[in-house]
Amino acid sequence: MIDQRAGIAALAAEMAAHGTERDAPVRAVMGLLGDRWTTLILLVLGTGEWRHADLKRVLAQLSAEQAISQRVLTLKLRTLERDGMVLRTVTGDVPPRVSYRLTGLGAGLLGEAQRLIGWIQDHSGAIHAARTNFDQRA
Amino acid sequence: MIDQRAGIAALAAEMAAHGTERDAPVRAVMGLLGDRWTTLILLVLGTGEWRHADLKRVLAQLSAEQAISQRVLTLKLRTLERDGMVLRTVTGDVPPRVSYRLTGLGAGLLGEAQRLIGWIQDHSGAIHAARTNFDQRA
DNA sequence: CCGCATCCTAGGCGATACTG
DNA sequence: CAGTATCGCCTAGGATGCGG
Repeated sequence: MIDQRAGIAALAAEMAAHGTERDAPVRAVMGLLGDRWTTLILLVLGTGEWRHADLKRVLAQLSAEQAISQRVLTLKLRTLERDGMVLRTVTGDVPPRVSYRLTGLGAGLLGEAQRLIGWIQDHSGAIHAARTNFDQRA
Repeated sequence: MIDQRAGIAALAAEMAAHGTERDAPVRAVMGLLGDRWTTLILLVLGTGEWRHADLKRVLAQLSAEQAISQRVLTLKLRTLERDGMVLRTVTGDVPPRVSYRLTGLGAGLLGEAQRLIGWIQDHSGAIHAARTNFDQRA
């Protein structure tokens, strides 16, 4: 190393919670925000209660790249439900009627995501400039 | 939908920057924080300037799961450099001597990551409880 | 309408061997 | 020491079809 090894011990504690094994949700939750759909789902659910098919539709129209598949939407919602971010309510058998909404915890996570999105947007000019500069040198 | 479609228009603008194509770094940067190594790299680089091999060593010892491969470390650093988060300095030819440190932008991103980590840790009890509850019902 | 099972593909990541 | 190239695995995620 060059000058550090000073703050490394301090990092160790922070890192202990960064693992993914068990009781260590940090990496798992960061992975949620980083994946293809979850942040988008949180943003939509932030507007109210949504049924599965409507959610699928609005996600498609918002992402504009490509629609989420039904399978993945179910998977993402399941994960969010398991982590206590989303509440799933069934009010019909055949045809099923299932709706999803954020829990308090989920609303908190949405707030964090929005804060992060805000920071990135505030610095998107600098990021874009760095990329342009880097790509020109290469 | 159930009651919404109210906030959807407002979401559209937020979403426009959420894409990944070009000039839309939101998804890309969220992906950075969500991936296997980048946040850890940012945390270590937050302590000072590091050479490639030392960085690899300390990451291995901090993650405790498995070491990062040299290839992936290079890839991650390259991406961070391209996005303006990390500065790469070469001071030797053979053997090469390359060191990495955060830029101001990178320090800012690290701050955001730490804020997010803090939130997750503050709520890890609730998350863990939700998981336990969910897994028992299943 | 919602979820599940199946199949398939693209990409992230690890391992190894090689150059300057 | 740092980087590249090649390989192979494994997971995220898309497409389709079925059943309640």
